[in-house]
Amino acid sequence: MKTKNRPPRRRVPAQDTDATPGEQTPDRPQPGSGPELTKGLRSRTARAQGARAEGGRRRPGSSGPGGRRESSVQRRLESNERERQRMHKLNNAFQALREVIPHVRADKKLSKIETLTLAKNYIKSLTATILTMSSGCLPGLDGPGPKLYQHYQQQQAAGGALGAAEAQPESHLQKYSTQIHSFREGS
DNA sequence: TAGGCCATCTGGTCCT
DNA sequence: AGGACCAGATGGCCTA
Repeated sequence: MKTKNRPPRRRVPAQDTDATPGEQTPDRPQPGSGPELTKGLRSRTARAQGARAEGGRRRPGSSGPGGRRESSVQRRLESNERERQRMHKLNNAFQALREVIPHVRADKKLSKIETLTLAKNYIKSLTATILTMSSGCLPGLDGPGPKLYQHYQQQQAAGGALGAAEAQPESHLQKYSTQIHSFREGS
Protein backbone atom coordinates (compact mmCIF):
# COMPACT_ATOMS: atom_id res chain seq x y z
CA MET A 1 0.00 0.00 0.00
CA LYS A 2 1.06 3.54 -0.43
CA THR A 3 2.56 5.27 2.44
CA LYS A 4 1.56 8.85 2.21
CA ASN A 5 4.30 10.44 4.14
CA ARG A 6 4.60 13.64 2.27
CA PRO A 7 5.45 17.00 3.57
CA PRO A 8 2.58 19.38 3.66
CA ARG A 9 2.04 20.70 0.23
CA ARG A 10 1.54 24.26 -0.66
CA ARG A 11 -1.44 24.94 -2.69
CA VAL A 12 -1.68 27.88 -4.95
CA PRO A 13 -4.98 29.53 -4.26
CA ALA A 14 -7.10 28.25 -7.03
CA GLN A 15 -8.51 31.51 -8.08
CA ASP A 16 -10.52 31.80 -11.16
CA THR A 17 -8.07 30.96 -13.73
CA ASP A 18 -9.14 31.86 -17.19
CA ALA A 19 -10.66 28.71 -18.37
CA THR A 20 -11.64 26.58 -15.50
CA PRO A 21 -13.89 23.88 -16.75
CA GLY A 22 -15.75 23.61 -13.53
CA GLU A 23 -18.59 25.80 -14.46
CA GLN A 24 -19.38 23.75 -17.40
CA THR A 25 -20.14 20.67 -15.42
CA PRO A 26 -22.76 19.03 -17.49
CA ASP A 27 -25.95 17.70 -16.08
CA ARG A 28 -24.59 14.25 -16.03
CA PRO A 29 -26.43 11.69 -14.01
CA GLN A 30 -24.58 10.33 -11.04
CA PRO A 31 -23.26 7.07 -12.33
CA GLY A 32 -22.04 5.52 -9.16
CA SER A 33 -24.03 7.37 -6.62
CA GLY A 34 -25.45 4.70 -4.45
CA PRO A 35 -28.31 5.17 -2.07
CA GLU A 36 -27.09 8.00 0.03
CA LEU A 37 -28.52 8.46 3.43
CA THR A 38 -30.91 11.27 3.48
CA LYS A 39 -30.54 13.90 6.08
CA GLY A 40 -33.60 15.77 5.09
CA LEU A 41 -36.24 15.71 2.49
CA ARG A 42 -33.80 15.67 -0.36
CA SER A 43 -30.94 13.29 -0.61
CA ARG A 44 -27.43 14.55 -0.42
CA THR A 45 -26.85 13.52 -3.97
CA ALA A 46 -29.84 15.41 -5.19
CA ARG A 47 -28.75 18.46 -3.31
CA ALA A 48 -25.29 18.18 -4.65
CA GLN A 49 -26.62 17.83 -8.14
CA GLY A 50 -28.54 20.97 -7.58
CA ALA A 51 -25.42 22.66 -6.37
CA ARG A 52 -23.53 21.56 -9.43
CA ALA A 53 -26.31 22.73 -11.61
CA GLU A 54 -25.75 26.05 -9.96
CA GLY A 55 -22.21 25.94 -11.10
CA GLY A 56 -20.57 23.66 -8.62
CA ARG A 57 -17.93 25.78 -7.11
CA ARG A 58 -16.05 27.60 -9.79
CA ARG A 59 -17.34 30.91 -10.74
CA PRO A 60 -18.98 30.82 -14.07
CA GLY A 61 -18.34 33.21 -16.83
CA SER A 62 -14.59 33.16 -16.89
CA SER A 63 -14.21 30.54 -19.48
CA GLY A 64 -15.45 30.78 -22.95
CA PRO A 65 -15.43 28.16 -25.61
CA GLY A 66 -11.95 29.15 -26.52
CA GLY A 67 -10.56 28.69 -23.06
CA ARG A 68 -9.09 25.28 -22.47
CA ARG A 69 -8.37 22.65 -25.01
CA GLU A 70 -11.15 20.17 -25.41
CA SER A 71 -8.93 17.21 -24.60
CA SER A 72 -7.82 18.92 -21.44
CA VAL A 73 -11.40 19.60 -20.48
CA GLN A 74 -12.25 16.00 -21.16
CA ARG A 75 -9.42 14.84 -18.93
CA ARG A 76 -10.60 17.11 -16.19
CA LEU A 77 -14.13 15.77 -16.39
CA GLU A 78 -12.85 12.22 -16.22
CA SER A 79 -10.71 13.13 -13.29
CA ASN A 80 -13.69 14.69 -11.56
CA GLU A 81 -15.66 11.54 -12.10
CA ARG A 82 -12.92 9.41 -10.62
CA GLU A 83 -12.66 11.70 -7.65
CA ARG A 84 -16.39 11.50 -7.15
CA GLN A 85 -16.25 7.71 -7.22
CA ARG A 86 -13.39 7.75 -4.79
CA MET A 87 -15.30 9.91 -2.38
CA HIS A 88 -18.36 7.70 -2.73
CA LYS A 89 -16.25 4.71 -1.79
CA LEU A 90 -14.91 6.61 1.16
CA ASN A 91 -18.42 7.49 2.25
CA ASN A 92 -19.52 3.88 1.88
CA ALA A 93 -16.69 2.91 4.18
CA PHE A 94 -17.82 5.53 6.65
CA GLN A 95 -21.33 4.16 6.49
CA ALA A 96 -20.10 0.62 7.06
CA LEU A 97 -18.17 1.85 10.03
CA ARG A 98 -21.23 3.61 11.45
CA GLU A 99 -23.16 0.40 11.26
CA VAL A 100 -20.74 -1.53 13.42
CA ILE A 101 -20.24 1.09 16.08
CA PRO A 102 -22.81 0.89 18.79
CA HIS A 103 -24.14 4.29 19.57
CA VAL A 104 -27.24 5.60 21.20
CA ARG A 105 -28.35 8.34 18.95
CA ALA A 106 -29.91 6.08 16.33
CA ASP A 107 -32.29 8.72 15.05
CA LYS A 108 -29.50 10.92 13.83
CA LYS A 109 -26.65 10.00 11.56
CA LEU A 110 -23.20 10.25 13.05
CA SER A 111 -21.01 12.80 11.40
CA LYS A 112 -17.68 11.71 10.01
CA ILE A 113 -15.70 13.15 12.84
CA GLU A 114 -18.05 11.58 15.36
CA THR A 115 -17.75 8.24 13.59
CA LEU A 116 -13.97 8.28 13.67
CA THR A 117 -13.73 9.44 17.24
CA LEU A 118 -16.28 6.94 18.44
CA ALA A 119 -14.64 4.13 16.51
CA LYS A 120 -11.27 4.92 17.98
CA ASN A 121 -12.57 4.80 21.51
CA TYR A 122 -14.70 1.77 20.81
CA ILE A 123 -11.63 -0.12 19.63
CA LYS A 124 -9.76 1.00 22.69
CA SER A 125 -12.53 -0.13 24.99
CA LEU A 126 -12.74 -3.50 23.26
CA THR A 127 -9.01 -3.91 23.54
CA ALA A 128 -9.18 -3.08 27.18
CA THR A 129 -12.00 -5.54 27.69
CA ILE A 130 -10.15 -8.33 25.96
CA LEU A 131 -7.11 -7.54 27.97
CA THR A 132 -8.99 -7.66 31.22
CA MET A 133 -10.74 -10.88 30.35
CA SER A 134 -7.67 -12.64 29.10
CA SER A 135 -5.61 -11.71 32.09
CA GLY A 136 -8.42 -12.76 34.39
CA CYS A 137 -9.05 -16.10 32.78
CA LEU A 138 -5.46 -16.97 32.13
CA PRO A 139 -3.46 -15.82 35.02
CA GLY A 140 -0.58 -18.20 34.31
CA LEU A 141 2.31 -17.66 32.02
CA ASP A 142 0.69 -19.63 29.23
CA GLY A 143 -1.99 -18.36 26.98
CA PRO A 144 -2.49 -15.06 25.20
CA GLY A 145 -2.82 -12.97 28.29
CA PRO A 146 0.76 -11.89 28.77
CA LYS A 147 1.34 -11.48 25.05
CA LEU A 148 -1.74 -9.38 24.69
CA TYR A 149 -0.66 -7.27 27.56
CA GLN A 150 2.80 -6.85 26.08
CA HIS A 151 1.29 -5.87 22.77
CA TYR A 152 -0.98 -3.42 24.49
CA GLN A 153 1.93 -1.90 26.34
CA GLN A 154 3.86 -1.54 23.12
CA GLN A 155 0.95 0.17 21.46
CA GLN A 156 0.61 2.53 24.35
CA ALA A 157 4.30 3.31 24.22
CA ALA A 158 4.23 3.81 20.47
CA GLY A 159 1.26 6.07 20.76
CA GLY A 160 3.04 8.06 23.37
CA ALA A 161 1.64 10.99 25.23
CA LEU A 162 -0.74 8.79 27.12
CA GLY A 163 -1.16 9.59 30.72
CA ALA A 164 -1.36 7.05 33.46
CA ALA A 165 -5.12 7.22 33.45
CA GLU A 166 -5.20 6.34 29.77
CA ALA A 167 -3.31 3.17 30.47
CA GLN A 168 -6.09 1.90 32.67
CA PRO A 169 -8.44 -0.33 30.71
CA GLU A 170 -11.45 0.98 32.54
CA SER A 171 -10.73 4.49 31.46
CA HIS A 172 -11.27 3.60 27.80
CA LEU A 173 -14.61 2.11 28.57
CA GLN A 174 -15.55 5.10 30.58
CA LYS A 175 -14.39 7.47 27.91
CA TYR A 176 -16.34 5.64 25.26
CA SER A 177 -19.43 5.56 27.42
CA THR A 178 -19.13 9.23 28.18
CA GLN A 179 -18.70 10.00 24.53
CA ILE A 180 -21.79 8.08 23.57
CA HIS A 181 -23.81 10.06 26.01
CA SER A 182 -22.37 13.33 24.95
CA PHE A 183 -23.27 12.53 21.37
CA ARG A 184 -26.73 11.55 22.46
CA GLU A 185 -27.18 14.91 23.97
CA GLY A 186 -26.05 16.41 20.74
CA SER A 187 -23.12 18.23 22.16
C1' DT B 1 -28.82 34.11 10.85
C1' DA B 2 -24.53 31.81 12.04
C1' DG B 3 -22.22 27.70 12.26
C1' DG B 4 -21.70 22.83 11.19
C1' DC B 5 -21.56 19.39 7.85
C1' DC B 6 -21.35 17.88 3.40
C1' DA B 7 -20.55 17.08 -1.89
C1' DT B 8 -18.13 18.59 -5.52
C1' DC B 9 -14.53 20.79 -8.25
C1' DT B 10 -9.83 21.66 -8.81
C1' DG B 11 -4.86 21.59 -9.17
C1' DG B 12 -0.67 19.94 -6.98
C1' DT B 13 1.97 15.93 -5.65
C1' DC B 14 3.13 11.19 -5.43
C1' DC B 15 3.16 6.48 -7.05
C1' DT B 16 2.99 2.67 -10.34
C1' DA C 1 1.77 9.22 -18.50
C1' DG C 2 -2.10 8.40 -15.99
C1' DG C 3 -4.38 7.41 -11.82
C1' DA C 4 -4.68 7.95 -6.77
C1' DC C 5 -4.45 10.87 -3.06
C1' DC C 6 -4.85 15.19 -0.80
C1' DA C 7 -6.37 19.64 0.73
C1' DG C 8 -8.29 24.24 -0.33
C1' DA C 9 -12.30 26.55 -2.09
C1' DT C 10 -17.10 27.03 -2.79
C1' DG C 11 -21.88 26.80 -2.19
C1' DG C 12 -26.08 24.29 -0.47
C1' DC C 13 -28.81 22.38 3.31
C1' DC C 14 -29.99 21.92 8.11
C1' DT C 15 -30.36 23.10 12.92
C1' DA C 16 -30.05 25.85 17.09
